[in-house]
Parts: sequence; C-alpha cells; structure tokens
Amino acid sequence: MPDRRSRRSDAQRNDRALLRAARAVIARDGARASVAAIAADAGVGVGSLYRRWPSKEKLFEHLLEVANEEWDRIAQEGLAHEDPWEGFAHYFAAAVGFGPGTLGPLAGTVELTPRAAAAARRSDEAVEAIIARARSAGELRADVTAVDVSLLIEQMSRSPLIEQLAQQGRDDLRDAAAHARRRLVAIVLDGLREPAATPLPGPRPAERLLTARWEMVEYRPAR
Amino acid sequence: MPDRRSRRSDAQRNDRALLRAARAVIARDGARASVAAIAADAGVGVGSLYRRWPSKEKLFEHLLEVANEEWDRIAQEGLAHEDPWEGFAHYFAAAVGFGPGTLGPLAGTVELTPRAAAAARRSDEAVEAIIARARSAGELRADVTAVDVSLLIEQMSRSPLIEQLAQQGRDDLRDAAAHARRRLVAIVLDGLREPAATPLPGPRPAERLLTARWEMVEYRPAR
DNA sequence: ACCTATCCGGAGCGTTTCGCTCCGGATAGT
DNA sequence: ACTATCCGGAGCGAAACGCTCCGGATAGGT
Repeated sequence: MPDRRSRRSDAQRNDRALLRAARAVIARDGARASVAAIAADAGVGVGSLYRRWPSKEKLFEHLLEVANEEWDRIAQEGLAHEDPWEGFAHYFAAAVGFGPGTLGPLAGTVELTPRAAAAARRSDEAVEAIIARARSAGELRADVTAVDVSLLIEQMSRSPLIEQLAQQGRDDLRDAAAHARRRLVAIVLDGLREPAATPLPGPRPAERLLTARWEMVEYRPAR
Repeated sequence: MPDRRSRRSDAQRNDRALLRAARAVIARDGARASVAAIAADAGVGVGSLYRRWPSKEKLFEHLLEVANEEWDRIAQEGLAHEDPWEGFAHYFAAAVGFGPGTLGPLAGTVELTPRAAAAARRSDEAVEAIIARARSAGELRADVTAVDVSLLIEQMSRSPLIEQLAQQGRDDLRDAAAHARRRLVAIVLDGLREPAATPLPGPRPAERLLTARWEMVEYRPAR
C-alpha cells in the first residue's frame, strides 16, 4: 500500500540516500560540498536532488534542522538517565557520534531556520542540566564548564583521518576507525571525571562562547 | 648586511608572511585553500607568491616538510625532557598547538617529499619512545597506544570553531579561544594519565593506522 | 499484459572561481 | 641618482560550480 504522501517507493529510497550522502560528503568536504558530489555519493543524478529540494541551501538548512533536533533528542535522553554520570557519558558519546558536529562546517554559511534555532536552544538547556547534575553528584570534575564540554564534543566529532578511513571501501579500516573513535571518547570521558589529576588552567570560558557557535553570521569561511 | 642569497629585505619579509598566511588559511579552508586567499591574508599580491614558488602544490609540499620537521623537533624535545610525564605532556600540548595538525587536510592531496617522509618517520619513532617511557614510569595509562595519542593530537589540533574565533578581529575572542584550547588539552591529558577510571573499550588499534596517516595516497578528498 | 503518471540520469547552460602569467610602476641597496 | 630587483593585481584559459531540462525508464494500478 502506497504512502499517504503517494510518493513512489524508489523516490522515497532516493530521498533517504540523499540525506545520508549529504551528511557524509559534508563531513568530508565541509560547507563547500558540491551537489554533484552528494548526488554521486547517493548513487543518484543531480536531477533527483533538485526534484526534492529547491536549492542546495534549502537542503543544508533541512540538514541543520534534523541534526539539531537529533542533538536535542540525545540531550533529553541523557537527562532522563537515572544515573548522573551515565547520563552524561551517554550524551557525550552519542553527541560525538552524531551531532551537528559533522555538520559543524555549515555553521556560518547556512542560515539557521527558526525551528533549528529552537531545537538548539532546547538542547543547550538540557546540556546545562546534564552537566549541573553530574557535577553536583560529584562525578563530573567541578572546574569543567558547559562550554568546555561543548567544545570538546565539536572537537571530537570532526575527525578527518577517521572519516577518511571510514569512508574507504575496506571493512577492516572502517572497523578500526569506529574502534579508534570509541577509545578516544573513553579517554576524554576519563579526563572529565573526578577526581581530577590537575586543575584546569586559566579563567572559565565566557558563557557567550557557547551560543556564539551559531551566531557568527558575519564570518564567511571560504574564498 | 644582505643575506648571502642576496634577496631583498622586503622580499624576505613577504616570504615569511606568505608561509604564515598559508598555514592560517589552510587551517581555515582546508586543502582547497586558494592562492588568492593566501596572498590576501599575507597582504601581498599573488605575483609575489609565484615569484617565490613555482606552483601552489610546491608551496604546500614545502609546508608539509617544515611542519613535519617542526613536529619532529617537538618530539625530540619531549623525549629529552628529564621527567617522563612532563616530557609527554609538553610534546602533546606543543603538537596540538603546532603540528601537521593544522595542515592535516593536506594529507592525501599533496605528495609527501622524501625529506618530509623522513622527518615524519623520525618523529614517529620519538613519539613511540616518549609514550613507552611515560608508560613504564607508571604515569601514562597502560592501555593507551601510540595510535590513540596520535589520533587525539590530530583531533585536538583541528578545531574549526576555535579557529574561527581566533581569526576574527576582536582580541577578547582570540584570547578566549586560546584559553579554551589550553583547557581542553588539560582535560585530555588528565584522561591519558594513571590512574585510569575506566578501561578502554575494544582491541588495541592496529599499528598501521599510525603510518597510514600519510600513506592514503589512493584517497582523494574533494569532488 | 498494458497504460500512464511519476520519476530517473546526466548533458549542458551560464556563472563563478580557480591557478597562473605578465607587465608597468615602485623601491631597496649602493 | 641609478638600476637590479621586486611589487600588485588585471586578465587569461580552464575547471568547477549550482541548476535546468528533457527523452527515456519504471512503479503501480487495472
């Protein structure tokens, strides 16, 4: 029985393939990812991309919406976890694996839709709560701020080398890349946990760094 | 007294500005950084770039040479440090601040000269030694491998958000970015130190991941 | 088996950006 | 003051870009 939207099944399959490919190509090429590359990665002609999306920019905006909502969902999950540290660790690991991190290069080049902005705001609040809870439970080290955590997540989610390995054909390399990333996350999580070996240097980062992530509209990366 | 190569002083100044600008622009735009952007960032015309370098590719190859030699120098410094952990921490922090990390995007798109490859091999050996020493001193956690460390360094050196903040005009943002990065490095270093809170998951990464960094010639990122 | 509304790939359009050359003018060094 | 050296950036052909368009293929109902 056909979908109520009555799109043909092959069209729906292509839509999904395009979204997946777009994320992969952006993770590899950054904000300059071309529609041709995305279509090719999806195994589809550019025509199919433009039948679904009016422009490359609209597609990118949609990706940011989806990613921010996923990011929010992950944060809510972490907050709902009964154990404060487990909740934090779950959020951290999931956010590194799939957050706006891989779409990070889009920040500053693509306009944030109101919907995406709302999701980002919601998730930011949830993250603050997760962090506050883990800290007052004595699990998260006291001198770490939400800004530190957000920056670490952004840092850990972009990883060109692992991305390169994962996107090559060979299965052993892809497995190695996945394992490697899990190990790195575990190391960083240990560094975030009490007891801290050494106090963090310098003043706590200004809170505005966090929201600044999506607000740097005046910056244009390319040229 | 003029240099023995008898280049005019303004020319030498421009040469230095170009090298610095090239690193900055590559850190921002990746391997697709354009000669126009590099020249503009150096406050110089493209003509001055091409008077010094026969092609963009040769300039990039030279950057990789210099970076790998600097990387090697840092590793040797760390190895020469009397305290095993301090030596490791010094190496790690320095490598994050200036390593091939920021030039990482060039890997796979620019050919490694024999000289650069030799420096990379030397530094890899030194890194192995630094790690082995810190581990047998009981400071570095036992389940961390050289591959983990190298990946972490690569990960921490590329940070688009901090890079964006640092390259904007405002001094307060640049300071905030520098502080933020130091804090992140301190967190990760704590995660690398004994006693480890939780064991690392999965098998130890294959050693060939390390050398694979510069060997993925079959991979071409763009398109 | 057949029909047709729907969807497809990719050649090709005009535009932009690229690496690079070239030359009239400026300047450092003597 | 003289000149060998170096400069900026307009402009070149080539390549890559976002996007359109259309003849052919196909899913899905009859």
